[in-house]
Amino acid sequence: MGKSRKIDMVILGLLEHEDLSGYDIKKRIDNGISFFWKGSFGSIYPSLNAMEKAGLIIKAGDQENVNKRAKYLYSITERGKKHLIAWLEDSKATNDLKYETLLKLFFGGAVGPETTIKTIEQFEQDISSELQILKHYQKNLSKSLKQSDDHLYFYLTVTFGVETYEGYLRWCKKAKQMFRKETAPH
Amino acid sequence: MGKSRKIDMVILGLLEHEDLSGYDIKKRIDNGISFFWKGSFGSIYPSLNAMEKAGLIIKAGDQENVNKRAKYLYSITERGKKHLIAWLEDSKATNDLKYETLLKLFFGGAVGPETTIKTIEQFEQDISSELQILKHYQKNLSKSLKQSDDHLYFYLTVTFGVETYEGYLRWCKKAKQMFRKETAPH
DNA sequence: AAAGACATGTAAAACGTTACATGATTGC
DNA sequence: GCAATCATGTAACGTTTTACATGTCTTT
Repeated sequence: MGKSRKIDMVILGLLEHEDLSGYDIKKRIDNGISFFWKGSFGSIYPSLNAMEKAGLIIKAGDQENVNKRAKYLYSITERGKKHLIAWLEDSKATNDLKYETLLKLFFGGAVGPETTIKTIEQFEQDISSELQILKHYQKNLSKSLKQSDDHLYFYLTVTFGVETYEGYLRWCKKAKQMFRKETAPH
Repeated sequence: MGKSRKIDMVILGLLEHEDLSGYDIKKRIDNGISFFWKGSFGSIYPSLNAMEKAGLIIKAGDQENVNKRAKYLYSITERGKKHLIAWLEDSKATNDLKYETLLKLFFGGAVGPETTIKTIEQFEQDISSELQILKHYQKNLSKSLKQSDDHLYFYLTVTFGVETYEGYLRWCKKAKQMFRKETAPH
């Protein structure tokens, strides 16, 4: 089946639901899946062009760029669907995590508990605000589970995020406590 | 302070504890922190050369490469320590996550629950076996917490992994149940 | 004798981000 | 009129992985 760049799969997955422009795709990524996957214009537009050449997607006929600014809506082709499905059917997946926070924690001995606590608190704040957004999505999706079968997939993805983030926050509290115990006069 | 490639920080962090060769560093990464950070020889050796030129590290005097295969042990310099500490003192951290598993779940609607369950089960297996290793480290570290202040940093890092992974496994069970309910005859 | 771990390093390719370049439309 | 958003795209840069290249030492 050849190589499958991951950004290609993200785009094919989104186009499998609806026709979108590059700009639309960026928004879908930012709003829907950014907590576990990111994408920039600099990767989206080249991917769109490459996949069009490869026949995985085509420009949808309905362009409203008459006398207006250019906007190219893309549709997934049959070939694109096959490509997407072949990737989905392979259960192997690489999950690539790079936690700079954990790196700073792991090497925190060089600067001591106070500094490390600050790093943890920064992490805590970032996660807290993202968690609120995720919970909001989760609530809406749980209401509409019966409307469409697809919603269950989205709901479980968001739920993964919510539960992971809640676990992070529990860990933050515990970690801070352990550092404070160490710092406290014995 | 210039740019700070992350692999440089990993290496400096490790060298702050002990002198190591490139090969040693690879092993330390693989054994100790691979669950949240990875590194290949192709990035380690060039980083080592660049940091030596920049005066952040130096080849340790004690090389046993007389009539033996070459092995270069590196030491961190004062300048390297300052560089490491400056990075540690900045509480901002970027955590870059790419879960291909979640991507396959999110777009699972295109192939249905059976296929998606397989992806989840694969994830479950991968996580289970990594969790066992992490728990083993955690147990050893918890025993030696009083021996060295550094052990608390390592212990909390591993604990982060253990708790996150346990959360993943709880989520896997729940997700499979929800898919099976959907698939079951109503 | 062979396999596997030890040991360093380079080259090519892949991938992605950031910044730049350009311009129209919409809402205040 | 101005700011924000819509909209596409390229170029430079940086990072990292993968594969290649080479050879030794240790254990079975």
